[in-house]
Amino acid sequence: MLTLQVLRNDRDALEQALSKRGIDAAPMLNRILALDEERRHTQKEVDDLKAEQNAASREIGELFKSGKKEEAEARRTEMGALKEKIHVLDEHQKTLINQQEDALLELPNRPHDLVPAGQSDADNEVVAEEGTKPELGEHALPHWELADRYKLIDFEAGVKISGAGFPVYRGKGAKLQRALIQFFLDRADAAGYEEFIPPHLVNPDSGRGTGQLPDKEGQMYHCADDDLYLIPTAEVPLTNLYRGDLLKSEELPIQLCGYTPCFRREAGSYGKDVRGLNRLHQFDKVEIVRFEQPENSYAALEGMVEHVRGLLRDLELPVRTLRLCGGDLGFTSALTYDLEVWSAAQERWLEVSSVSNFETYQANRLQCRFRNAEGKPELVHTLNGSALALPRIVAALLENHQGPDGIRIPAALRTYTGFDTIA
RNA sequence: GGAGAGGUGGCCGAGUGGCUUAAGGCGCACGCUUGGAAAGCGUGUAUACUCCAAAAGGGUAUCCGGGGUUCGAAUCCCCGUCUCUCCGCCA
Repeated sequence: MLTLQVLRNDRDALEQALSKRGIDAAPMLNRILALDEERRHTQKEVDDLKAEQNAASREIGELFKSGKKEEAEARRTEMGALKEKIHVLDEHQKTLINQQEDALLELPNRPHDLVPAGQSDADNEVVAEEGTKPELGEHALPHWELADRYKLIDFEAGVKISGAGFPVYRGKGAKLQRALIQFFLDRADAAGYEEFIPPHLVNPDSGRGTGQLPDKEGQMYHCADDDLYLIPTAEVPLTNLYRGDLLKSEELPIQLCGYTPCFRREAGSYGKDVRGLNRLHQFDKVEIVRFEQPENSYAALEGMVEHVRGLLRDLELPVRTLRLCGGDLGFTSALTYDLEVWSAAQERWLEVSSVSNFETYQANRLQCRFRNAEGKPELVHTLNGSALALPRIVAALLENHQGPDGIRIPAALRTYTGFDTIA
């Protein structure tokens, strides 16, 4: 959620920046600012009346104490009208605050200057590409056929147990999952990210803290009896660890990582996008999260992207880095880099990581602040990135490293898998 | 799931309707003192919103959250929530 301060001080620049998302924010901005003005006016009024009430109550107390009963009673009966006025204005102010809050929640984050204008993923900017696409020849198989041939994943068993999008990993397929998780966690640890194992179900406050609620309510599984949400990413519990906190500046940066399964309803998805491992309701991911001083957050973002690229390099997968355009940028993000790996049999790029700087957008919802050099509380910047999401990595590993004698495990992963080929 | 006890500032803790502008202590910061330190003494020590061109300085709110009673609530009442203790169930 954007701060009111930004709206008040920087309205025109904000409108300009938001236009990169392809939205006309002017009506919303005007509405919020009008509500703000009315709210402040109402507050002044109600605060003055309350001051009057407080003073009068003190006087009445004094009168009772000094035995001037009649005078006190007289003052007391006068207070009724004042009370009623305060009550009415209080209610009005509450309504205004709620309307303002609701409107602010509908406003997405302000895109960074680097964000290119654009409508869809076709307008994303490729900022780097590395690695060579393998030549597989005639007999190359897509990962879902490889998974079946080598008995790595049983999609049909998953359908029986749960439904489409819930794969069952078995044998070397299961071991490969565990190896990748361990590999990613070790590398995050080496890069200074402290490991956490958070809850996989979170309350609505946490959903709101990172912005999943109310924006993406329909994408999360919800346990209605207990009002808990299955996490769509470890970002939610990890970032909420610091909800409501006032940090000391020397505590920053805070670097966290965690492995969790992720649950997504993916309502409305269909076709080749959901074939095999391309899109699932449950998948595994290691997430990295940072809390930063504002002046460091963009350097931190670059560092996170480099960290993820390093993982993909060691998995010997061709990778390209995209800077998302305004139309494709997530609601809460100011700048996002997507990392994609080449899926050699499907002959398409698959998104495996999304690394974002949210600036103060999440921190404002979370009320996560630090004491700046002047000793004043100031909102931190939050960042996170997948490092990494497993399913599409597995898809690319199987497809790109397939050969006549089976699937080759990249050297960096062999100590984790305990085997060097799947045959 | 049942019964009971609780939730007060960064921390501990007093506080049963106005004498609370939340006592007292600890911690922290600054000053005095000192050759230097400690001790001692003194001063200060929240957050949000808001008024004022700004600074200085005001106002309002906040004692887990929400609602209520009252001229006036940390204090009384109701609802919620969390923690602890006991019982039950249980990997």
